[in-house]
Amino acid sequence: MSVGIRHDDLRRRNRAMVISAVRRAGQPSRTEIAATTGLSHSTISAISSDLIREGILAESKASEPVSLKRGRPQVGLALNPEAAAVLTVVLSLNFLSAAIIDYAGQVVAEEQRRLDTLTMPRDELIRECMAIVRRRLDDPDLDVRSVARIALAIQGITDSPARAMLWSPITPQTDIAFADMLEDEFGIPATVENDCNMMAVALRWRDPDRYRDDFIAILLSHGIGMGLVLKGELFTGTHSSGGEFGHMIHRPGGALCRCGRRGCIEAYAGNYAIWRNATQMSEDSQPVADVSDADMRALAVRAREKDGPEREAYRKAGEALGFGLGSLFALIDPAPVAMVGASAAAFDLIEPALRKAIAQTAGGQHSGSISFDTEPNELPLIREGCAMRALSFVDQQIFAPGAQMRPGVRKNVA
Amino acid sequence: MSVGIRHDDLRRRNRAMVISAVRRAGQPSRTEIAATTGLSHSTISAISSDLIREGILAESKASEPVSLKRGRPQVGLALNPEAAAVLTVVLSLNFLSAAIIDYAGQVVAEEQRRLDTLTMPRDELIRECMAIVRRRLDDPDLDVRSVARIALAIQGITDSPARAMLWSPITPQTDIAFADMLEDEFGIPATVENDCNMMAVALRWRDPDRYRDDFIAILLSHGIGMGLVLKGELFTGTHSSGGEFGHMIHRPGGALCRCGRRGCIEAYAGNYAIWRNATQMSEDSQPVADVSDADMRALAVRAREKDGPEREAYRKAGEALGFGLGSLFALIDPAPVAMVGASAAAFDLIEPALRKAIAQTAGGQHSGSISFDTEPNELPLIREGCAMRALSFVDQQIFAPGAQMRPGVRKNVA
DNA sequence: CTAATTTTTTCGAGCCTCGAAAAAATACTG
DNA sequence: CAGTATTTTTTCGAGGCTCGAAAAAATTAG
Repeated sequence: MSVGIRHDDLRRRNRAMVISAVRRAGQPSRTEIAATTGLSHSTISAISSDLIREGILAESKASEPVSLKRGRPQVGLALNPEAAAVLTVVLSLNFLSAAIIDYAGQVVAEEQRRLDTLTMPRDELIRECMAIVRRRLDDPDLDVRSVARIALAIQGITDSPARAMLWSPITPQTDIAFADMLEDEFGIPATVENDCNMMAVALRWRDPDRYRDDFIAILLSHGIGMGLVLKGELFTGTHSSGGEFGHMIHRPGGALCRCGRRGCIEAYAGNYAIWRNATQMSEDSQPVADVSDADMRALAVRAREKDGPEREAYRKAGEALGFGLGSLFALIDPAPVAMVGASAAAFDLIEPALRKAIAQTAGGQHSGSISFDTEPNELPLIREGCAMRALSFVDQQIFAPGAQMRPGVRKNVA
Repeated sequence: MSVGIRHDDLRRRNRAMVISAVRRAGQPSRTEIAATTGLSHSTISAISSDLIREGILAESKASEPVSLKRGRPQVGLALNPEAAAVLTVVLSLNFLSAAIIDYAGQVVAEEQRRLDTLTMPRDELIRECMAIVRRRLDDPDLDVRSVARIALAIQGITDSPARAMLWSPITPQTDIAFADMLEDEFGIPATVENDCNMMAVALRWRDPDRYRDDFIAILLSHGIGMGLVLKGELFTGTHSSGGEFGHMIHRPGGALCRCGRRGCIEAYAGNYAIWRNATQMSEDSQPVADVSDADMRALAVRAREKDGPEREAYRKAGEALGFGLGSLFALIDPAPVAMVGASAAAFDLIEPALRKAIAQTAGGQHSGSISFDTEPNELPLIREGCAMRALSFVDQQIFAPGAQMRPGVRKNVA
């Protein structure tokens, strides 16, 4: 059963709508907001004057781009940077970073740190994360009270309510309830997000024309990850962050994967798999723990130079990715794809076999029209995604509070 | 941009909520509706008295199950069967059926017909569909004006707005815009639905406890189809009905599929594939056009009797389905599965290999807890799903009309 | 400086939902 | 069998929200 709409929900939802319109459009005038939301001018006027009085929005007098039209000039509304702040934490292989972002989305402060996540004991890993958050919050320039949300992104599987890391390739530890820990320690609401999901979120903010309602972000790295947006919403599994594209089965009983199973896409397309094939090791051999970006770049150079095991390794990676995408397209129909991560720089080596494989699948009818974009640097993307996710939470849950959905809200399938 | 909520949407949505509560619960009292929707008694009272005055609901005096409690007895609200009617059409291999369903969901009239869909020319196929609809609408007992919606379900791929059949295994014809044709011919709004999606819809109405927010319905028939419900909503592709589980790739370059490609799950688990393997034909040989249910039953009997090619064929089917489900579970997390269709009766032969395969995949961690249900008869399920889908449309769009969503409504991904 | 134009605010009307109280309908009680 | 308790349903006034129309504000064109 869907829950009925109470009268007080109305204002709450329309407030959220106005905030979100401002966040998306930058500096829209009240008139523009009325147009995009479909609400009347009077309503927008009332809501925005509330929001300005509360210090959430501000009239932007700064940049007046002299409206060439005659008539009263539109006055842009902008997010007030001081209305709140959020903190993002990105935890990836041997690397931890944190940043404070103001309400308008600008990075205020940042810190990066190398650490040996693979060997680090559980307590120390947690302690490092807590410590970097504490250092950012202790920044004397920062009004701690304004930090309204923490978003921690991590490679690996998180649970569906975004409370905990369930499993991660960057550490042998499992089931770390980061969200609870952060909330207990700092009293600030927190979520734990999957890195690839955050990449997808960021891509949508960066290029809403290309990445609109349906698209796929694939992380080509030591492992293979995916962030999936369908019908304008981030797709997650029913229990976990889901979208474990890298562990769809490419060849039943095939190459040994880092996850211990056989034949996963990752066991052909992850850096370790490309490395394993390029060095002509057996597909049954244990994946190496890490391949440096420099080694992978050297591999790509050799693969471009001459036909040999290196080129063949990339071909196999492309084939695995292609058949995987083909299966995915069978389920969700073809959609734009972004290839993210260091190995996206070698996408020229991967693409031919990938396209050839897709052409042999149900998605193949449109294989020509499927477009791939590459973005070698995943970390900024992940941080941006975290920031937008945390800010959207503030927009909707803190600055437009009220009747929250109860548990057990069900939709009507028919 | 999501669109703002207008004041008049409020009543519309809450009306829809009340109708849907009655449809789901059968004969709920006003008090029960207030509880499930979270709306106040006064609001429910006002809305339901409107609905009764408009002839959409009726107070059910018939079955008074003498409320053992003291106090004023609850009076149940029920859908008024005469408020409207819908027409369902199910087109499957060599078979066409149509039914009139009253607003309360009861079948009023029904007609079934055999026809040779595989060889029938395009015009004749369309003519047959139109004719069966016309005959049902011409029924003198029926008030034609009350037929508010037509839902046509067909095996194969339909487009995402449910207007046309794009491709179907039951006919060589493609791209038939049934919805437009029906609307032009009869002036009644119509949709074209994928058969497996309707199965999923029906399962949810039949057993909402088991098939609640996330589940999978798989049709084991000549081909392999899937209906998928995720987060309480029917999952469709971005352009088509999507969910082409049968054409996910099981073995790259493997057995020849009916679709002309190689290695699809269907090329191992469809009836024709089981038949091909059981009769020890090459995996490269052309799929047969049809295998009778009797032949398949005989095959299952032989497979149960002794180990041999028949049993091996079922084992291969189970393996393909298992690896496919494993890949699917990697994307969406494990969920309850319903196996529907004639071959579901042979699920005992399929299950062992299927479970063994799932155990080798990412979903395998929970392979023991994944439960399978079987339902050998798909046709009633498809018709029920069509009926519920059409009725829900009437509930929401006709009896709770008003500000419809505009195109271009976007949600906030972050 | 005045008129035209466009944006934004103000104000009253019309709905909608809600809570409280009243009305209705039954079971219990002596 | 009448009166009381109990539960459901309706009624009614209050408070809020959005809307349209009109007014106010701010600018350009002439």
